[in-house]
Amino acid sequence: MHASLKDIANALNLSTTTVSWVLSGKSEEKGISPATRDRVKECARELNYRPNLLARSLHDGCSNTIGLIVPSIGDQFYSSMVRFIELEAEKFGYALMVCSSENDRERENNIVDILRAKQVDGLLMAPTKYSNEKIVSMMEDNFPFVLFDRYFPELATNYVIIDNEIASYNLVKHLLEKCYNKIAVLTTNTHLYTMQLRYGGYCSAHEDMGLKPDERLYGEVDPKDYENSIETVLDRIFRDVPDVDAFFFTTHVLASRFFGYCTRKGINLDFGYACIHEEKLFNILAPHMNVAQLPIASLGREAVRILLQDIKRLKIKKKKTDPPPKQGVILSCSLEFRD
Amino acid sequence: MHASLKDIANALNLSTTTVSWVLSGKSEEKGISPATRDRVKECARELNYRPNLLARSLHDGCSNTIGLIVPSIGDQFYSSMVRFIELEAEKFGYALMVCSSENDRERENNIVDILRAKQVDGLLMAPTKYSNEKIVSMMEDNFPFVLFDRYFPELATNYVIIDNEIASYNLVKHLLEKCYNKIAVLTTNTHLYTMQLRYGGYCSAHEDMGLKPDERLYGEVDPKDYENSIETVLDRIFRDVPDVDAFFFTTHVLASRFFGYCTRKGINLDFGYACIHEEKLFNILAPHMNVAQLPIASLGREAVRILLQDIKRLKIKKKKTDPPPKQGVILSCSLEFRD
DNA sequence: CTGAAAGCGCTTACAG
DNA sequence: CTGAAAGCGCTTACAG
Repeated sequence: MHASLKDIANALNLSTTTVSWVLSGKSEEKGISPATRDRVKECARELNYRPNLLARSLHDGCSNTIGLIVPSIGDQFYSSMVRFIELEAEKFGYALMVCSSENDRERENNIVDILRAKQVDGLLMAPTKYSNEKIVSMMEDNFPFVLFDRYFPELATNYVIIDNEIASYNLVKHLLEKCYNKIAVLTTNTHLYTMQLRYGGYCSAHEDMGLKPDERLYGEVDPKDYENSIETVLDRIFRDVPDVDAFFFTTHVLASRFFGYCTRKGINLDFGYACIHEEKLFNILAPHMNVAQLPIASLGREAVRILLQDIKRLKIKKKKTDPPPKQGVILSCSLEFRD
Repeated sequence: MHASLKDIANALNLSTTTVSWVLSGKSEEKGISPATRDRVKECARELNYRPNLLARSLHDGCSNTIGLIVPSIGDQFYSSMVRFIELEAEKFGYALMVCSSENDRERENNIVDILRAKQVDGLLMAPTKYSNEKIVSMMEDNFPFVLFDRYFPELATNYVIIDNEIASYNLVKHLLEKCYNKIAVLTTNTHLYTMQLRYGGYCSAHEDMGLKPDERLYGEVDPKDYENSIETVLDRIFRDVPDVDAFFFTTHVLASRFFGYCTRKGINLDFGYACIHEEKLFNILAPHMNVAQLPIASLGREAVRILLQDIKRLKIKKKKTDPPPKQGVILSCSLEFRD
């Protein structure tokens, strides 16, 4: 429906070659006469010419688009990641195709296929579940991708994560030093390695203080049924350990739900707190909560950097089949102690 | 790098025509022999064939991709919209290219151009600013698009919005009936028509009760400098009208910032409240806040529905130049009175 | 039952 | 200084 190079060429009795050269700014280089150049530019403007990037991508074999898959775009953390990744990718001329797997493995697999079929040059993803055949298949195909926030220690992929264990360790240690000694830990999605690391930090902080974590203070929330599950878990903890004095939340969502629970039950919020990541109003509801701030901007920047490196590397040595070296980046959280 | 139709055709000594037909499930229809069909399928599997959707799009003249532009992907409301729009679009086989204009008009213009150049079949957008040349240009080109959340009353475009004035009117009227009579109104981005409507509702609720809103209770926050601006505005209101007894927030962000302000200043949260949209922890911080719940899922669904209608219509009658009729949909908020 | 050919809109090596 | 031609990977009308 729109004007194409050919339309301009026809209108001006030129070849598409010439038109293409002018319009992609190669007039000088290709020695196009200024007269021709101006006629082409003028005509393009008149016909309201817009290049068809699909055609260009098909020719070039690269789309200047990268795919981004998050587990849940509704989650504040991931939507912020999207934001920073978009801003960073843009700097290098890349657009994004963003998809939310909604924590559904089937969806995630599908999305990977669709994005690859749509010829994204690479993929950034925070994977949903346990080791995923699509990830293995991308590795086999030497397709550029970077995992972020979550990764699989047994797979040699690029990844960018936070220092899960260290951040957790330091938060919990801080609580212990503040003389809280019945610290409950709330966790979820425990199939994720990063979650195991967070719980690991909780445990090792105790061990280093010569303590053994009380099993009754461990609460695992079912991600499929947050609302009910956290109720059950907290009911149990408050029943079994009525003098619980602090909470370590392995994610901001758990903390948020906790506040809801306490309000419903009329429980005073007067505990010690520590949390990985925080949401907007936490500082008002629980001003003394200790928080590990996730370096969202850096996570995004690093993920994009590594991905683009991989893409470029692939372009250069298409022939070579040796897989490019993988990069694993671990960024540290900044801890805010507020109590 | 990947196997193409031609590779399969060569390997099997067939034409790409045949291969294409088999692989797009037209074996029956085109009367391909089962033997050939199976050989093709087998070979495709072996070569790990994946169709190149760019090539198909180029041929078909449609990409099955729609562009989505929001003012700020970091905002909870917009990220939820993205989520619902993605889920809805997916039902019809459309993928999304999501971009955040970050409230920057230049960026927005750019994004529109890029998305169109990338041949999205249509565009969904919550526009940033005052009437935008790109929108006019899309209208001229008969390019399918739908505005949501915000729109321009002077332009005949498709749009999906909420009943801004009615919702505001009812919220404020409710407060007045509860005998609050010094209701401050906080607003921002007042160049947006929808914002004017919200303020309009505040005013007409007063008028209907035979009251005239007190100018000193009006606060306009500069979107470029929220933090400082809201401080200035609230300082003034509390100084000029120390007995202010309620607040009407025209957006959830204003309410959120208000809570921050009060906490910093040590001001008790004991006011009457009404707000358009709410954030997660509002129900804990201000359980009596009256809220207009935005019908996010329906907004998304309607926007997609209208856009796909327009896309289809365009496909059918390419020749006809009469612009398709535009649809304006206004969805009502559900009001929750909690005090 | 299957194939040769043209076309979608670009880019670029090659030729003159 | 400019053009003819091939190719990216698909689809489809036409022919046999």
